Amino acid sequence: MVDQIASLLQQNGLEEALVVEIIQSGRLFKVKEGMPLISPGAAASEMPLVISGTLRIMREDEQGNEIFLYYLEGGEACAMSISCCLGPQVSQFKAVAEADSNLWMVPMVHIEEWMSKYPSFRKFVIDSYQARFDELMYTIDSIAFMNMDERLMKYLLDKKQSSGSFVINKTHEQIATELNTSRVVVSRLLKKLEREDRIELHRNRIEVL
DNA sequence: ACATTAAGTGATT
DNA sequence: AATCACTTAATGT
Repeated sequence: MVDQIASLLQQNGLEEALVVEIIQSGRLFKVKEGMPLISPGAAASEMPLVISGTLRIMREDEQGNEIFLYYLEGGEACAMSISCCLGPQVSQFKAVAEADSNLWMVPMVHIEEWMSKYPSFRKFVIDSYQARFDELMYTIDSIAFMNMDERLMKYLLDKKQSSGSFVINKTHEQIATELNTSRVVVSRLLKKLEREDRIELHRNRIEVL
């Protein structure tokens, strides 16, 4: 496990000394599929690094409406959580494990020190921020400019990509919640996609062709 | 066999 | 695209 983290961090261009520090100061945190990691309003004292699995990051309002923002996958850090430790802010996001995942939790207290001590860490954080930002822009585009059927297809393809599987085990209801629409609409559009032979529908299961 | 939950569909706004 | 009202299908007890 430690080897896995080390090689993952090195792939991201972090120098040896920093890799050692990250491994020494962090702890392993396993999350099961569907398990919530953080909700809006909660303060985080650790920065999660995704070793394996996938986290779904989204926005949620008081009524429980939510919109998907982006996925965090193996090797990626939640750079957004860094802004929490630099200011007195609490999380504006909700994170849920999309699949069983292994996370490496690093205490925020080290962040500032590392930022000045290791150029590679600063680069890592900025790059990670940039990547998240790009994904966010893409998601905003899809909400603003794409029709619901295109959004659905993007959703299905994203899922397929992040899980590495053609099979998506979700109900229409769950998908509707994630896209912030109604189940009926999702069912109709999925049916249309099925007629176009792009997917196959089953109970609690969708196959992307 | 019955109840529950998921999915499909026409009509209306 | 959302909502209602209803039907049909799948699954659990």
